[in-house]
Amino acid sequence: MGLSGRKEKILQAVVDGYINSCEPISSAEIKERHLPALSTATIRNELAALEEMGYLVQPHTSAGRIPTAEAYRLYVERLMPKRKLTRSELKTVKRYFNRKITELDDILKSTAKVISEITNLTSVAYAQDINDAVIQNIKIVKLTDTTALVIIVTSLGILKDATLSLGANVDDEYCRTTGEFMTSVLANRSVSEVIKPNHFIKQVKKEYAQVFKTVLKILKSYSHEEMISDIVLEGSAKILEQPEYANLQKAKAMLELLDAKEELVPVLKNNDDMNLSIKIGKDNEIREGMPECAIVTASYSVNGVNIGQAGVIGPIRMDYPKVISVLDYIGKTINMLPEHAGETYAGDESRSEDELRDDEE
Amino acid sequence: MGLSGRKEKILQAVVDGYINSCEPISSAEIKERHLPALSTATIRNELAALEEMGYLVQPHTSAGRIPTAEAYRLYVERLMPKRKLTRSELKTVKRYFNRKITELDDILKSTAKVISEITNLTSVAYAQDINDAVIQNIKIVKLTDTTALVIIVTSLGILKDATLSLGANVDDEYCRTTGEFMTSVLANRSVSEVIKPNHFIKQVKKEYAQVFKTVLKILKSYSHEEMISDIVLEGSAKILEQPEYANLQKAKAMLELLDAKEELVPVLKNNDDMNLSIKIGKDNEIREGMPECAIVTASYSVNGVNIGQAGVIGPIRMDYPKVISVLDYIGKTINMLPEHAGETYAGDESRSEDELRDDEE
DNA sequence: CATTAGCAATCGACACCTTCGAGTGCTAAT
DNA sequence: ATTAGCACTCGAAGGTGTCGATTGCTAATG
Repeated sequence: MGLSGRKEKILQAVVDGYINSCEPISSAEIKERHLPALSTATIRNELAALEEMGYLVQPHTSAGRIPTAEAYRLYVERLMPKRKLTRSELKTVKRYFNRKITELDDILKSTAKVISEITNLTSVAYAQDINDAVIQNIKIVKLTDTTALVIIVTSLGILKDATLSLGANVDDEYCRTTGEFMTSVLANRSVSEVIKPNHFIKQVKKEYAQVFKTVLKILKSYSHEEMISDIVLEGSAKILEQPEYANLQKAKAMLELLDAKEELVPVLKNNDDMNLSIKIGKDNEIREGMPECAIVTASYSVNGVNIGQAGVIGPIRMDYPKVISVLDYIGKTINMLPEHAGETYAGDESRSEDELRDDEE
Repeated sequence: MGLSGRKEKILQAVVDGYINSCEPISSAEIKERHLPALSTATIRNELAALEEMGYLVQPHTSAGRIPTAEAYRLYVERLMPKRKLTRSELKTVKRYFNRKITELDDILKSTAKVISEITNLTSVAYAQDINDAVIQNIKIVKLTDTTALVIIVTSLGILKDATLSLGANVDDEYCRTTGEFMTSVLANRSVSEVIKPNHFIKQVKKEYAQVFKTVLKILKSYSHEEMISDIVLEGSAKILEQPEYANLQKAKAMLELLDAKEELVPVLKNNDDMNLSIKIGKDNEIREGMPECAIVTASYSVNGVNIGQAGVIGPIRMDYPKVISVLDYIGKTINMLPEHAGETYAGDESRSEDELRDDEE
């Protein structure tokens, strides 16, 4: 059932006002700032109707109205005004991304930092799950007498090296051929495909079986483990600036959640194909006794490859127009980054391309 | 000037009591629990004397005494009772370190987690500065047509790979010989020695000069940059459990400090050679307006190599005996870890040693 | 001369009360 | 349908009074 134009206007006024002040909005306030033509009594009647419909509540009889989670949902969907970033906000974003960005990790950190700085909220960023990555190349490098390094190049960048022990009778040559063999079998397949049990095991000569198993184990550990290190939080302290967490109990509950970042993964995750995800209130009941919150995240990609999600976590009463415009602009900025991060060591400024070329002077 | 035995006893009673209750200690309390032979009036006289000497203060006239920072310093130095870990605390430590520990990072995380869990304080761990590491081996591996990976093995473990771009006319062989050459020049030297400007530049054939410069740049970036990722904080939310930060203002100041972990580095750092460092009150005035706090850290090493520091950050009123015994025991535990972390991928349980050996069935 | 009992003085915590004003819902008039 | 008017509700803020914990001081004591 739709709302009359006037009801919409009034509801928007309440949400807007409450986002700004975090205080119940009275009929007089709405009259002054939005609808001077109407009397407060009329507005009160409409407010009562909106309350009846479940969009507003009163903290107590003699107070103004505050929006329900339902009202916020409607707000972000239809009522919300559009907003552009101010010049100084744009400048802030540029400042962060003009720095040398060398690895995927750096993008995560910069993104989280800039989001937190502009929105004044706690921000969270996390790297795309490795499952969707496509294996491109596998190398095994002998490092010391007893250890070797496994390097797995994927479409999402280099898989963090994992080292393994080795027996005495292994030489560089063996490592090289083993790597080549592994590449020939696994290249151009996704991680999720490769780690299916017993999928490839028949094709593998006995000679390579052991190391093959180890590499699969490594891949599995990367795809299954909660990859804590790939979740970046910034500005946890900012949660305390929000009046809704002024209560120590609630503040603590939120901070404990942020401490246990892994628990955020499921919430961030089920957003894979959506560009923008807004979860309000009970959508994110991550743990018991948790105070209400809202989580807004966006998907980011470079060169068409999805690299992860980033967004904010804060009170339901957050400045959605601002948050959304920030996330949107950052998405565009990341997309324009000069090179795929995670593959290039940028040296300082210039001619890193030449650095390994034979010097022909 | 020394304290009489009785004054010492009373001061210890105040500090002990205040650590437990976070409430001013009255003369009656001391009489009951520690000195039933004396009257409260006598104890009051002694308390007044201790206050005169700067060890105690009264929040208001009709309240008990609380210790000053000076009193805590004396306490940890001379008065503090020794304490051993309880069985369940020992169990907790073992539980954490029995898990698979694969990399230096994992040690940091486990250490921080277990410290925080047992002490109920915010804990911090950070990896030893790379400057003291000794270079052992350098490998360059071509990954894709245009990128290569630089791997630097040091005494502190593998330096996180850094990638570089390369020109078209570079092949595997060139990478291999370059790596061998770099190793021959740089092996057995410390990072801090190697990155001194122009130290090696004469020895390097023109042929290798470019890549040489790049590798040095990588090393420099690891030694100079604030290595944020190598500071691990656990249990930030626990700071709120401490009554001294019940005030939102103070809580926020502390959390902001924890958010900006880099700023902790200097405080953690100037502790290099001491095994245990206890900094109370104004010792850690890291930033302005910061509420008072205490930082207790210990140095940790594996196989005689110093790998970093770990400890707790909390209110001046913290349970020093407990914290110190925890840090001490963890130091012993880490030292007994089966293998140098950061060099071994532990696979699952057993015969990882065999995994790269030729299968001779 | 150190120690102690006794007592008045101090001061925060807490509970209770009053006042004030913001804001509503309802009713009757337009 | 809208509005003016009014009684009503309720939290916030501030004031008051009581209670109890604890001290410092003084004078007595061994």
